[in-house]
Amino acid sequence: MANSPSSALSKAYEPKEVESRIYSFWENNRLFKPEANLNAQKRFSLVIPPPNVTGVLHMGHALDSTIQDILVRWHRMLGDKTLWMPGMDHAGIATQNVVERNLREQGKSREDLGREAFINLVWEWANARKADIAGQFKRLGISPDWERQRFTLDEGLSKAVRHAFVHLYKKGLIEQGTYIVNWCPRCVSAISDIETDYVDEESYLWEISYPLTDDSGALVVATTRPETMYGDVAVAVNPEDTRYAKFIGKKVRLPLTERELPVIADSYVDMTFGTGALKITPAHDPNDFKIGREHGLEPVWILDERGRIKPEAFIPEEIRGLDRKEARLRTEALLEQQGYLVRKREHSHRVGHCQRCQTVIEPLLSKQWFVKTKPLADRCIQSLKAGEIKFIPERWTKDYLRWLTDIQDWCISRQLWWGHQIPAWHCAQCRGVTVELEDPDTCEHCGSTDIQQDTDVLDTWFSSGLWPFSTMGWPDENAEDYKNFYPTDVLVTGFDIIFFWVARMTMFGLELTGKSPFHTVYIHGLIRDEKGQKMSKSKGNTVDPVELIDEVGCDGFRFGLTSLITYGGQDIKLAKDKIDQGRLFANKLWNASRFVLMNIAPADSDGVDDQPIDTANLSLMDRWILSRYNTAVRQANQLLTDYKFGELADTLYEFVWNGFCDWYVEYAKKQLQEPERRANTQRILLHVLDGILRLLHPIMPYITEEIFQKLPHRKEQSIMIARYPQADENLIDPGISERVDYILETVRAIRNIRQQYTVPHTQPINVSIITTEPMERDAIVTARGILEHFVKLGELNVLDVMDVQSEHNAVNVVGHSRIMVPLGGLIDIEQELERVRKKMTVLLKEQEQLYKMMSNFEFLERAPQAVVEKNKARLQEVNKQVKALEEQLEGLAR
RNA sequence: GGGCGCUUAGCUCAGUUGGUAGAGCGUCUCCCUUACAAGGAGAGGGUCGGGGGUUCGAGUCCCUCAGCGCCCACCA
Repeated sequence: MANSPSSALSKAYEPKEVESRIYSFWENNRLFKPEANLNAQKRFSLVIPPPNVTGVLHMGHALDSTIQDILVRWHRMLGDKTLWMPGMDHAGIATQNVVERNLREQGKSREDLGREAFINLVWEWANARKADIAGQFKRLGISPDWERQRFTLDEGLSKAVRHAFVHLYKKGLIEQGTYIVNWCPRCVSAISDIETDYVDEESYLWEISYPLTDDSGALVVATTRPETMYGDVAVAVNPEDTRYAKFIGKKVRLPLTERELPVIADSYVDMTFGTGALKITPAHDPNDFKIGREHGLEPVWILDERGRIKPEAFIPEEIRGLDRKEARLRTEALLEQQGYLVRKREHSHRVGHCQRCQTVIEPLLSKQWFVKTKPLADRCIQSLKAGEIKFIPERWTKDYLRWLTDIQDWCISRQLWWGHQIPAWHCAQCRGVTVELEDPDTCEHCGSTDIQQDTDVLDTWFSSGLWPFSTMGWPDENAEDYKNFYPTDVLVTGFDIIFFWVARMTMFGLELTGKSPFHTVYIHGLIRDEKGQKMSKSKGNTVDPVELIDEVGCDGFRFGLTSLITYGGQDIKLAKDKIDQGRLFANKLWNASRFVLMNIAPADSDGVDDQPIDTANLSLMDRWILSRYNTAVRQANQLLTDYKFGELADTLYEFVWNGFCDWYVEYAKKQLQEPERRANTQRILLHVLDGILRLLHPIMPYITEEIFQKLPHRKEQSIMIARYPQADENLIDPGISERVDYILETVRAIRNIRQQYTVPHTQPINVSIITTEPMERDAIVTARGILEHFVKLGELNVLDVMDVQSEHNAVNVVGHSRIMVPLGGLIDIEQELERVRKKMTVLLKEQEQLYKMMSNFEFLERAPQAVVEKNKARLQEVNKQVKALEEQLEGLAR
């Protein structure tokens, strides 16, 4: 074969080679920048949910990013000035944990290094990770403006954090206070309520006897954590509880110690639970803390920050210094030995675990910084009710609202080193706190220079909460990006971080910028494995999207993934089938494009010209494909507007494969041979292919770019900045569709008979079509060429009525027509009887239903006219079909 | 204890103003026809979890039962 012209496509699509080449092309030409769209009127912006630097790319990111990329590429093609802001999150606890673990393997601790050296080490590690993660993201083919990439701990964002903290502090919305927090003894830090995962665990309920000091008996308390008893400061009973009324005001002795505790009354105590007597441990239990405070009881700390029993003198010597788990066992043993343990019974309850390291958390009374969330949340609720923010799917609104309504104060201090150090200075002289935008030298209360910055850092989510505007240059309200792109349009994320992140962003956004940071929150489902299990590293069922991409190509992967998305935001079971379907679709697109390019090749002396399609000279099939194409265009735009990505994939798949490839491309083979049709057919092929590439580009960026660049007459440098097709309504012609669809149905009916009777497809087949329907008669006459192209026809007769009754016909019905194929001796009477009877059964059932409907007065009365008409027409059709089959059966039976 | 989601063809799932069920894969039959065998053509396959209700009409709305899954909640 001669050398291929330069525009020809290679025999097979090579994803790997194309992907790396095209991505470089995009980056080198800076096409991800919003400035790539000059003269844009409208704008569109969104921020990527910043992945943790600790993470590796997983399927969730792939889904999340693909959805965003579809929106971004679509808007860019609509001509909007489009910004997708990328970046990553420093992930305080998670990152520190990883680096500390690495240190531990070398036998070192962070304390060995000291704060500064340790932080430097974490930076080093984080920077390496950032590069890795960006590299993985690029493999997804996504198009954020990498030149703008941000990090939650970079200079600009740190400035934003500082501003936010100072603002909230001065407004009284941040406070330092002593409260019970969830304490992780392994991370040695407080964590927030939502960072605590509760797990049902089988444990015990211990009943312990506390003797009254006046020897009048004993109170038996029930507890799930006997080791905390040393921190008891009282025993509480319900004031209504007649069993214990007489003990109120008396004292009990805390077993194993010499301490005496008051018996108090509090209605919080549930008389029906346990023994109805509750030990009060304010320093180590949230409810006890509240009760203790109300009764003016001083808390007693007995657990240290690593979850060990403190070496307090009143605690039995053998217990001191023990880990809480060990302490529980030894305490139980001691209680039993000394006769205080009344009963130990099985009891299952919920135990809090640290989300980052799964360690059992201890409620611990300590001094922490809090955001008073109530006023912030109220503002979010108002904003929601004012319609300033909308969730898709809508049902998540309820969760968001409920959480905001029942919101608890947010503990934002963490006893870590990696993160934004809290910008508060404590005075050693007057104990006052100084919080300013600039680092202070002196205490603002007493002027002392003996001040020290708080050693805690902020919860990671504090900085993530500022993300949509901190990345845009806030607090500088004149920053270009802030002016141009804030507020953003849409936020795309999973439901698991609605509370962690979405709500924090709206709280901060409304408070600090006065605006909701986005108007739409698109919540997608979780990606699960083939069995429907949540993917997790511990289960070992994670799928690496990059590996899948290596296997099937990025476009196939993205298309498959997109087709799995549902509007209801259902969790997605990762089906390899669907991913493969995407791969096959890419292949189909590639080959269809090859066909088109081969047949319009410039090397061909009469290759496609650059004239517009001659709409005055269109064949039926031309008009049909243009109608279908424009219908698909209309649907695609609508589906994108409605965030219906799965349907978008299905719609385009159907059009490209079953519309364009199966019928038009096949028919074009004929038209290309016809001198008077050739040029226009080439133009139409090119036009529709070009449109298909554009329509698919948001989902399949690489292959569409690769083919696009081979198209003749293209004006744009890249498909990325080519216009997304808009429907030409004039070319949508239902009448043409109806006629051609009828012909294609007829093609199928004839093929069906050919297959049934195994007539070789090389053998011409004679067909008689009996119909009185004008549209059908007309279609057969005018579209005879179509029929002939798709089935090897012999004689074709179009008749008003049956002229002969022949038992040697095979029959099928289409619309009002009966399609008869005389088969002479070939026909197997029994087989044909069987086949026709089967069709009859189905038809009769439908006929009965339709008759029922038509004889139902109320249906005719109340159903919409269009529905009545539609069914009426269908009944007529069915009647004709039934009649045709009846006659056929008679003929066969003769 | 509240709240939410799911139950549709052998498998995985679509199906939002209620109009009489679809796709992919798999299965069966035929075909290497010059874009594609990673393909083409044809076929079979479902009383839409059970029950009840509203309606001319329900996979779609309401109630109820069953199974599965998730989220939230301070009962020691």
